[in-house]
Amino acid sequence: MHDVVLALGSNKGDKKENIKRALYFISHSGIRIHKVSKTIITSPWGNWQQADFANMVLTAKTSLSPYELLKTIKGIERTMGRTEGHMKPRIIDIDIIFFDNIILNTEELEIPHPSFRERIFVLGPLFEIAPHLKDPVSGKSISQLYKELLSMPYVGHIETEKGSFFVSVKNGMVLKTSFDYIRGRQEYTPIIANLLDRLKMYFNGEKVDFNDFSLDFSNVPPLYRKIYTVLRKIPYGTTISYSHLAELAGIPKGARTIGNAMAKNPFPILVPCHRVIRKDGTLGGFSSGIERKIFLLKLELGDRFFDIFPKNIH
DNA sequence: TGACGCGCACCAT
DNA sequence: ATGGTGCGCGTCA
Repeated sequence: MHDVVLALGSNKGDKKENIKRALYFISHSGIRIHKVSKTIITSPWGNWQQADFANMVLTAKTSLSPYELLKTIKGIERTMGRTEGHMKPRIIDIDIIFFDNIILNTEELEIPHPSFRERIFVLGPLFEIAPHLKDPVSGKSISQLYKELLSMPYVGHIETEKGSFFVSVKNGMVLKTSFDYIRGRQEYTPIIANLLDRLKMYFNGEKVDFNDFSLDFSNVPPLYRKIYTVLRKIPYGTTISYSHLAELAGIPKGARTIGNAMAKNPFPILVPCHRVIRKDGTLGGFSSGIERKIFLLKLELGDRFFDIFPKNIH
């Protein structure tokens, strides 16, 4: 017999009833449920513009193999009327969190579940029923992971034409934005939701200003802080050269310093380093990829892009 | 201290 | 119009 942990979620119809029905199906599929957590209500993550979720976690024993177990729970999802579609409202969602102590990393199945450490709606209920259980990957106990998660910044993301865009927020301040994955507590606070809403509008080509968000500069050197603050005042749809920005920031010959500061910008988009271009009418660099700088400038400038960068064929 | 970098001006072709 | 060469400026190791 194998010890397994499953996580259940529902955000469509009678959510708590859906979970009860799923428990019924699970317990009649060769899975012996051991402990069940309370069912909690959480805000959705992944797509913030949908209904709250009911979530719960259970421990169980089964003689099924990992793949048989996967097939079984996907069968239950289908039986209960779940339709395909990532990040869409769902009647029921069942995930395998643990399967004994095995570590599995295939296209089809990842065990332990790859992001359970960042999800309060898994760790919270799991902490309730199995705080001493150990994560075979990190070697840490659930209670330790849970405690760590509570002190992590909140994170969220949107999908854009140029890949996912991630944000993290702590103490009401934006800590970081990035085109690269940011680890953190996957929950939508009002600030995260507001920020993602605005980013979505921005990437749709709307003229959006982000200056009402406060940024956490505590890990930023003082001069860079000043540079970023000045740069934030450069409005949507305009550009500025590295040297001109240097002047505005009080370092008349510090164009290259500006380049360094841009390369390390912890807040792409919100601190609009994509608006900073070379004096000779070329683009300059962009740490997350020059295609993205081109994309953002075209988004903001429209046809004027080709006046400013006549040499660029893109 | 010294190397480094999302630039710039100035001079060469 | 391109292509090299110092220069200058803050960071970080």
